[in-house]
Amino acid sequence: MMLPGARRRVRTTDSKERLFEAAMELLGSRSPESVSVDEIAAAAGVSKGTVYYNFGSKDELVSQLLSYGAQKLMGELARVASAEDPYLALRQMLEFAMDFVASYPAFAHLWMQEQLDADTANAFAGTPLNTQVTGLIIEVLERLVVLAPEQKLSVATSIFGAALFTARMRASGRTDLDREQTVRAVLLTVDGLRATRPPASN
Amino acid sequence: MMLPGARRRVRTTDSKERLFEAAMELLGSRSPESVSVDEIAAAAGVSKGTVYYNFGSKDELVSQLLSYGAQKLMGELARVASAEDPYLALRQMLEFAMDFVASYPAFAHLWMQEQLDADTANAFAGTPLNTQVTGLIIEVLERLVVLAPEQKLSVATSIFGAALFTARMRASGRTDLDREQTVRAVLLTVDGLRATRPPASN
Amino acid sequence: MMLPGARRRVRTTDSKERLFEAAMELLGSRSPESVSVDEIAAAAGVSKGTVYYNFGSKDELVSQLLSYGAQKLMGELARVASAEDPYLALRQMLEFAMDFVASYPAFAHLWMQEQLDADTANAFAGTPLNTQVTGLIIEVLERLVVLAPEQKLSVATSIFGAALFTARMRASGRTDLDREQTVRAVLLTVDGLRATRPPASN
Amino acid sequence: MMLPGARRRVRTTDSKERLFEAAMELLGSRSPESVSVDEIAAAAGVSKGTVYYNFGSKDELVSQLLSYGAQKLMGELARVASAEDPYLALRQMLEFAMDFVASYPAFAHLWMQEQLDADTANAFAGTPLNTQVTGLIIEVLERLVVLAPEQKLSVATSIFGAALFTARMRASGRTDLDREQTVRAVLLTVDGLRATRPPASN
DNA sequence: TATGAATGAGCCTTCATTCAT
DNA sequence: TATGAATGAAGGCTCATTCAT
Repeated sequence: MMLPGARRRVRTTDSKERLFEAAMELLGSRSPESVSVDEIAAAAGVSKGTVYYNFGSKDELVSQLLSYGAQKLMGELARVASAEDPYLALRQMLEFAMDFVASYPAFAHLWMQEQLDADTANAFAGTPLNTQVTGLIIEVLERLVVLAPEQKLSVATSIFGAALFTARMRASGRTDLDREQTVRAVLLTVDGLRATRPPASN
Repeated sequence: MMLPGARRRVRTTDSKERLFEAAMELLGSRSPESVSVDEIAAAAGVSKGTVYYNFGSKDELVSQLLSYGAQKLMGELARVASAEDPYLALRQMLEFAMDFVASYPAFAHLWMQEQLDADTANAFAGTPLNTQVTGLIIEVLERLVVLAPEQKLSVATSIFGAALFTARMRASGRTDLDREQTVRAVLLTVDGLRATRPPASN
Repeated sequence: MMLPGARRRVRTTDSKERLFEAAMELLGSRSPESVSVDEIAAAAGVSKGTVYYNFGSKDELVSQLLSYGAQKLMGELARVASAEDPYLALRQMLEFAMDFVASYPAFAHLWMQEQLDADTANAFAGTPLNTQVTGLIIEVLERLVVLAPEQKLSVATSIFGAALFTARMRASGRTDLDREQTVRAVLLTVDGLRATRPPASN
Repeated sequence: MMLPGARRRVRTTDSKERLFEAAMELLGSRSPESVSVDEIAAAAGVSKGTVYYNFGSKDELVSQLLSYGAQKLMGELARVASAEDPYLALRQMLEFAMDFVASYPAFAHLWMQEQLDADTANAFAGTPLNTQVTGLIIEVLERLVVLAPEQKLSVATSIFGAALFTARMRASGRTDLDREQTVRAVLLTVDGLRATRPPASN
């Protein structure tokens, strides 16, 4: 973010960034509603007013966090999805998802909530992450097997749900699910597909 | 729920029931935190004090709702799981889950949250629903294929996640996923299992 | 408000009433914005929450105070205005206004502000007090002299302004204006009218 | 305010002037409390810090605005008051007052508030405008009629009140009061004086 | 069994002010 | 001379909970 050698405006601990990180940390295990602005500010080592100076509102902070994560996830997911072999692509997408959720539990947390609260959904402008991801999954699946149009969405959603849920489960630390084992489990859906559908003509 | 003229014996704890239903309705689309006791009481047509008289606290009300639903779900799930044919059993379990979530969105809502908030989890004493369900799934799966011990949990969790997520998705009304299509999609995991594992010796 | 002999629900110090009075007292010398809800509650000897329990919002409390005073003022003003002799009626209206403002400085305070803030104006639903009072003044004036239609409003507004301002001035205690002297001063406008307009044909 | 090309010497304290104007604009329709420093700075196109650099505090800015306006008003009022004919002098004072308030609603706004808030009053050091104006009015009135000492202040205050109130009323745009009509209405007080008092011996 | 007035802790937000640059 | 990031006090409001009746 800074050219090497550029002298940082001394003492600019970059409150915005610290708030972002503090929020990420806190939202990893608790819902936005249950985390107060005071808490976030304290965790970031800045005053409460600074949150408002930098983000305008609590919702905006959360929203920016969400978008930031969504972009990061989708970027890498899309990159990985382009792998030659569609099955490999899916596996790598899942692996990345598992790692991503493990590194940033806050995002999975936020996304699951996005699914829950009707209103929160709108907070995230543009296409919901949900739709973006399932769209991507569908693309890859189509390179693997022939799918009836009406099946596409349900299959993709099922995969997405399984991945999000297991990843979150792992990240919560309450269950010890092995990474590879989990990826393989989710991939079973794809195995089922290959076993019951004709391969993509391509 | 009661035939006209069926005059309830003592007209007792009618309030409790009404509160239960009101809460169920409200929690179908909103998080517990965002639903106030006032609101629940108002929706039930009783005073706020009555909530405390009957349940002691808001958390307790929600908790009881949760247990009630969990019991109802597990009861039927276990019944269906005992079907002779394990594949059929799974299919029926999924069908029932879909319908259950559609009928009582509040439960799915609450369960997903149970997964999310670290604290909320403890609210529900005893074995978390999560564990109960995956246990049941594992039992059935074992009647179908041979599973390595370390795979059991991840596969069952994957199925549970896919089911919960797609069911909730359907219930939210934001996507139109066909019931059968969805069940079949989740069953793909099982298909994958059958295609890649030896059948249960039994 | 209570039948004689009716036993008051002991200890019902009637928070609402006390809040009303406390607010009235505080608003006598300070603007609504500068008086905090905490302060009002403390002055009334109740908790802050009680303000919201009883009024819903600070604005609503002020608004109700306003309406209450407006009604009280208009009621008496209208009664006095009906005196046979229009000049006497005006004198008595002014005397009453002086006394009213002296007793309840908060109202004059609030009304002057009503004139000031564009938005606050709407807070008071229905015809603004301003209009009601000038309307009443016009009625009486017409029984005294013949007035060109286009003069009516300006004359009445002028009288209203003079009365409100002098009354408020007196009530503020910063100037010592004698009651009778002040009434007479405002009445000069009417004297001027009588000296320059034909008497009402009636 | 400056001819194009008139290039200001040092381009100095241009900020101060712009802040002054921005504040004047904003305070024309809203109370000082409801106008934030941010808003004023933004309207002036300078940073918030500049307000503090130039004025030290928000109150000081408002206070200076007040004094500036008071001086401007009093200067012209005093000039006009010296007209040979006292009645004409009063008429012209009123006409000027109407125009002044129409041009700079902020001042009338501020002055009315000065009357209201006990604390704000002190903000304006020196003789309150109120006193200055009534003093001037009294001087002129004394050249017109013989006035008992105890009447002077109430009559002058009444005229001031009527003028300030009607002027403000007009400026608010909520009522359409004709300028001449309004001046005449306020002058009625003087007419009443002439009709009931002996002319000044002078 | 039920009520509803009252409470107080806690929340989000605004804003005048400071200060290093 | 000017900036703007940061602050912290204060404000309005919500809400789970208590309690006298």
